[in-house]
This record gives sequence, structure tokens and C-alpha cells, in this order.
Amino acid sequence: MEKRVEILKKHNIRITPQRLGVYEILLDKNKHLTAEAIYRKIRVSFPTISLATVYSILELYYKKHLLNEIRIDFDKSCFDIRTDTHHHFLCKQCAEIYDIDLHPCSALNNKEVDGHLIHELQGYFYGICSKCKDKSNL
Amino acid sequence: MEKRVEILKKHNIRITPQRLGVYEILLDKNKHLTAEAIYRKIRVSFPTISLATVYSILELYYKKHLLNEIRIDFDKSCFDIRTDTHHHFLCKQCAEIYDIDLHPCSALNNKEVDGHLIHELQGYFYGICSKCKDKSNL
DNA sequence: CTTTTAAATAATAATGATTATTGCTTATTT
DNA sequence: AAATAAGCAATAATCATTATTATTTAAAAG
Repeated sequence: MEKRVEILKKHNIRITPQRLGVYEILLDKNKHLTAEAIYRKIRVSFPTISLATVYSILELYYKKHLLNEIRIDFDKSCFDIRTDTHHHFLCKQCAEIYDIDLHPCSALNNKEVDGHLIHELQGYFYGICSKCKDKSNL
Repeated sequence: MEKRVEILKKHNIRITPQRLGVYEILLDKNKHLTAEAIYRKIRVSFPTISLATVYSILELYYKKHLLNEIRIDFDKSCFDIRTDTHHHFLCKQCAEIYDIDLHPCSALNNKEVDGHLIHELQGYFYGICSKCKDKSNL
């Protein structure tokens, strides 16, 4: 059985071409896509798909823990197939989002802070990315 | 000169009753208010104020670094007069937002991650707060 | 203290991301 | 192959935030 099909079935998700299409786009190297960006991409293979369908598929995947929704840009959500805990950096100049892996993150090693039970942690870094920094220094 | 007036003047902000009112509400112990919540509170003393004015005052204060905007709840921004770096916890049960101060935060001590220049860091923790946890354990 | 004028406010409309609705279509079950 | 439960497309609705504009007001100057 194909890998994508296998994963979706494992999570009790009914297989449809639209769902496979969205999943494939998410798997692509280009990460942190907005719903709108996914919509634009999937319309190449599914010209009649609607944006609402993209949202509903993303919501389904989120509930099944197949993706991570991040809101580093206040205006819109981005979606990421990486579901292990990691953080994000948003460049204020080029708007690119980078993954950030903090190795010895004290906050992550604890299950609690101030007596509160932690289920999830999102770290959002804002600044100027290395590429833009280099360009300014020319 | 009154304290609030002094602070606003120091930041080259023209004094208006509406601005003083919003500032007073932000100073109140009840932190992390949404624009809507601030609007509801200030209408007691300024019944004709409009929500757009509240937003414009908040934007002004943000640009002058008099407040911090957080987006721990995806749906709406919250505003906080604490401008020093600290993090936040959102209880999934009661929706209360708590301040989190991480003492030895490795991420904060650095000015860079992966070669990117950090200007700002927002840490959002999600889970069950101590109060709700205690209630469940009765 | 009045006049001036540049900025702030109120009222309202517009925007834009996300969600809800509904009738038709498709995937699984019988 | 028929039945049925779920998914989809199209579209409308929602809701936070932003833009617009005419009116009002705060600060500066006379």
C-alpha cells in the first residue's frame, strides 16, 4: 500500500483524492504553508477544489495530530507536517519561516511550569534571518 | 504631573482622555485583555468611544513599546503592559492566561539562533492550569 | 484667553481569514 | 449493485481588525 494511504488509514481517515493531494503538498520540502498557499498549489491537480475543503482537510489532520498549526504571523495560520516539538523563526524582512531546534531547552524538559500542566509549547522568534543579514552587510 | 501623563508625554504621545483611560485599564491587575474587553471596560467612562479608537490607541502604544501584543489564542490578540521579555500560558479549560517567567532560559541569553538575529521571542505554553488541575482532583 | 492647525475621535464601511450551510457526489458497507 | 454515511463544491456568514472620512479636540502661537 502507498505510504500516504497507509498513514491516513492508520489514523482512521477515509481516503479521498483531495486528502491525498493536500497530504502530498504538506510533505513537500516547502514547509509552513498557509491554507491559501496550499489551495493555490492543489488547484493545479484539482481545479474544482474549494478553499473550504482545504480548510476542512487541514482541520481533520490537525485533530488527528498529523500536522502542527502555527501562528507566528498574526494574520494567518501556517501548517507544518512536523509534529514533534520544535520552534519557529519569522524573518521580519523576507517573511520566511525557519524551524528552530533548541537542544537543551529547560522549558521542554519539564511537564509543568508554575504548577500548570504543559501539553504543548510554541516558541516564536522574530528578527532578521541570516540570509537577509548577509545581504545588508554587502 | 500625574504618572500616566508623564509616561505618555515621555513617549511623545499627545494626551487625550481616551488614551489615559485605555492606559489606566491596561495598568489594572487584570492583564492580557482583548481589544473587545478593553472596549467594554472603557465604555463605562466613555460611552461614545468606538472600538476602532481602542484599536488605534493600542497600535500607538505598541509602536511606542508601551505594551506587548500576544497571540496565544489564535482567534484574537491580547494586550499586556509588561514589556520585558516573558512568556505565557493558556489554560485550555478556563481560558485564563498566566505570565511565565523562565529564569535560566537558554534561548533568551543568545542574540542569535542558527545565524538568525533575534529581536523578540514569544513563548506560548498550552495545557491545564494549576487551579483547573486541582478542581479535577477533588 | 482666543485662534490656529494638525492630530484624534466616532461612525461606519471594508477587508480578509476562517467557519457554517446546503444540496450534490463519492467512498465504503451491506 | 444498492444503500448509507461521509465528503465535497459553492456560497454565504462570521468576526477580528483595518481603512475611510467628516467632525471634534488638544497643543501651540499670538
